Amino acid sequence: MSRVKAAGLRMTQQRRLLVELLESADEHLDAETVCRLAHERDPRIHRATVYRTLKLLKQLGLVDELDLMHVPGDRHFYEVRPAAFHIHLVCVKCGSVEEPGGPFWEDLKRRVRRETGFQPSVVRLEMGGCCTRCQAKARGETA
Amino acid sequence: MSRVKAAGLRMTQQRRLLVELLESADEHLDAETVCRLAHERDPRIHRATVYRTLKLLKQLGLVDELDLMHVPGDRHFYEVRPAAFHIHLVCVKCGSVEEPGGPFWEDLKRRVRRETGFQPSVVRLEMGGCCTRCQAKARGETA
DNA sequence: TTCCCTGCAAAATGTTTGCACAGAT
DNA sequence: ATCTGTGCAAACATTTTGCAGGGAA
Repeated sequence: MSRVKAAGLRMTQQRRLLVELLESADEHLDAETVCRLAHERDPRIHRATVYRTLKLLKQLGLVDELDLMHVPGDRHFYEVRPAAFHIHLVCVKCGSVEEPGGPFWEDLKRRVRRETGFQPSVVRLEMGGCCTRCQAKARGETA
Repeated sequence: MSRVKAAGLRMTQQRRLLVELLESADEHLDAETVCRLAHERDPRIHRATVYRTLKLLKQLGLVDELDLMHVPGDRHFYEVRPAAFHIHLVCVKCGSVEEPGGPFWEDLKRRVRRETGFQPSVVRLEMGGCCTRCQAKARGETA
């Protein structure tokens, strides 16, 4: 938010609305959904502005662009970046997306740096597979 | 290759050519590049066939569809799946893509399963960052 | 007042589909 | 001979761009 101004850019009503919208979202939104939600608050906001803003926020490193392994389709999804490290567990059966946390992942990043010499700024671990709920269902339990 | 037939599908010249092309590629190809390379071998192959075949191979689990963190653009890239575990280190500066290997990654998969209960079939770890070469350049060394 | 940002519409890009014919089984 | 897969062109979905006017600094 303030980082937009910090980059020497203008904080317009449209940008404010879009940032708030992304920040308050509790799921991953694709561009089209952002358009729709933005329209509900202010019908004057144009699709082009949404795309321009998402691109801008991405370049500033404020949001991350995801494909969630293409499980939900070919759209791209956006999420405000709480840290430069995302783990997404995408269930190929029910389409659910989990984001686990823990020290394990920080350790992973550290080890990657050490083992490969690669200096990661954004780390994204996406796994397609079967979530615990669907595993239970598959075993015949009443999920 | 034989899995195409195993799925009750026909092995046509076009499909054979495309599978061979993907298998012999030493880099990640996007659909447009696949079209171009296919055309060099047989100008009759149509763009639509390429897309249809790529989709088919993806559904059969023979190729994986990647976005490489959108660093090279918004196209999708395809790679024959050697194992259900991909690591891509995408350099945001030069666009290079590394695929490191080693026991570290098998261990990671095992630990993920243990810690989260998630049953991964496809694991994709994509990291945006700075490769060793570009780090050297940034330090002023003559890369 | 300046100049960045927006709305608009049209273009560019990437992918899919309906149809008639060709080719794998 | 049958019926899936192909070539073709047009449609479709998604994202980008040129331009004139509006609003943030």
